[in-house]
Amino acid sequence: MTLPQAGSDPVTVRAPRSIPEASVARLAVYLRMLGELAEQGADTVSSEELAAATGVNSAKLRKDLSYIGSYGIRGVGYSVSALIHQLERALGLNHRQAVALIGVGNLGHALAGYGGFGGRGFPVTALFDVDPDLVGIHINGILVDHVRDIPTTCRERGITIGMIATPGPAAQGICDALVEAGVRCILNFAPVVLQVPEEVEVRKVDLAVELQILAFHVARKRLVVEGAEVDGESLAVPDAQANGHPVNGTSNGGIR
Amino acid sequence: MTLPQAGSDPVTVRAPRSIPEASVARLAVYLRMLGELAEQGADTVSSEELAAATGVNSAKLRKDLSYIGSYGIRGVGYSVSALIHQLERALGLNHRQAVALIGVGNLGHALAGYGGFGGRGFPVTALFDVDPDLVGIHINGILVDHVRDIPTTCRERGITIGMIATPGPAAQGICDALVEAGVRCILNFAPVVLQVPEEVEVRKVDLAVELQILAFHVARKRLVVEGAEVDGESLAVPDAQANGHPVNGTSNGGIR
DNA sequence: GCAACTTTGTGCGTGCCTTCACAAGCGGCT
DNA sequence: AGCCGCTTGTGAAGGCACGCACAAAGTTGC
Repeated sequence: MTLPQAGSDPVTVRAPRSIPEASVARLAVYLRMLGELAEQGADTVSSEELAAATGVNSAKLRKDLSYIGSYGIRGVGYSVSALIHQLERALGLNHRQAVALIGVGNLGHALAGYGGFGGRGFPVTALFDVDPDLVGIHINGILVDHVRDIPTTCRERGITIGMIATPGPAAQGICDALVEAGVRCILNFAPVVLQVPEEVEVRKVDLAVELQILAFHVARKRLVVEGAEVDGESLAVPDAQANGHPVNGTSNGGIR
Repeated sequence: MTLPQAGSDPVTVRAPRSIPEASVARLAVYLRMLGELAEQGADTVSSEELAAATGVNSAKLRKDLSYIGSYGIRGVGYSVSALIHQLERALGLNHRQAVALIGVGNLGHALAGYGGFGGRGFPVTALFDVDPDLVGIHINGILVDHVRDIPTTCRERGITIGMIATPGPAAQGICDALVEAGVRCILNFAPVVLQVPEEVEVRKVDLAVELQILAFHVARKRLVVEGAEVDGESLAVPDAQANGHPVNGTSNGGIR
């Protein structure tokens, strides 16, 4: 029942007990908040409290948690420490994930120096660039290697996640190198759609697109305020509640 | 038909012709790709081509475009320049949107120096911080002001969008100041859920959460490879196609 | 030990988003 | 001028996600 039916399907074994992608994203949020609660000395937390703190519906939160098992106590709530443990296990955080960062330009440099990754179990253990002025320097104690060393270095250090912060045109080549190095998960900041084999997971972060979405809402609000369309056509969005940002979709690049 | 029924509803006029949030995000992606195509001298583009280039289903692309009007030519495709114009209009990019950035630390500094914003119609025209060592310096030719000046400066410069790149605990206060300054759209990099009035739009970008989602997929792939669960429970995701990242949801902070 | 209260876990209805499939429309070719 | 092929735009269906509301289960008080 919970076992993958090994070999039942010659092609990619579809694993059971699936967790919706949307829930996975929220589980990570719950985990962060639980960490804060633990620091504050909280022992247990109810779904209602945790939901309020993370800005979601409490029923949705309970359903999300139910995907990873039944670790709540009826009438009481959830044990903070136990829930943290289960979430870390479910999210695969019980193994440290070494991260490689490619592209130490403007954004890349900031990402390399940003302590939030290592602090949350994602130590950046390899840096790469092509710029001769950058290759050889140290950032946060980590040597910047040349991108040609990606395959060997990544394998040596057991890198599981790659972050691409290069200019758009370079991204696909870097991506290919990472895939060759055995990296199966990539966080892409470059403004391109990466072509990858089926087994590789890509997430895209595009800051320019985020701003454009906001700009759309600015325009919409302006329309509502003025009470009429500005130059011919009107635009709107159905609801757009205060905090929920329904979909990211396949967002496109934003780092130049 | 296309006109907002002005005043039909005393409370917040629900505008017609609504565009799904998911589509808005993709429209921004199409726009970027169209810009590249225009540079390459493309005159027209079919939905199939544009869909392939942006990694979406062509029917979905056509439906997305249909929300902003019928600007395609059957049997031919879309005029690249005309479509760019219409998308810019629909996304509210015909007015320049001035952006304020609060928090010039690690990430904020990179964002301030990142040219991709101004280049795409979002000039960062105001910087703020609390750190006396930072207030007064110039980044990319822009003076860093003290956060206490947010209300006045933002109103003076007609800021419509705020980006919060402060540590988590400071974010809510900054957010309140921005709202007071009349800013109605906020891009939040801080790891907190911002409380805002109903009319304010908040989008959240959380890099740590992005990595955790990837870590989940790493763990899932490991399970599939090993063909059995590692420590008791198995985890999986229904499909997770190569490029589509369905939902962002209310993601939580990642900048410390 | 029983009753009342609290909180979890989930079945179900609703609505949005995605995808298929096709009619309508436009240009090019003869 | 008429036909053919190509592409758009959209109706309809399916799937997913959200949120309500409630039963199950555990705790507290008497």
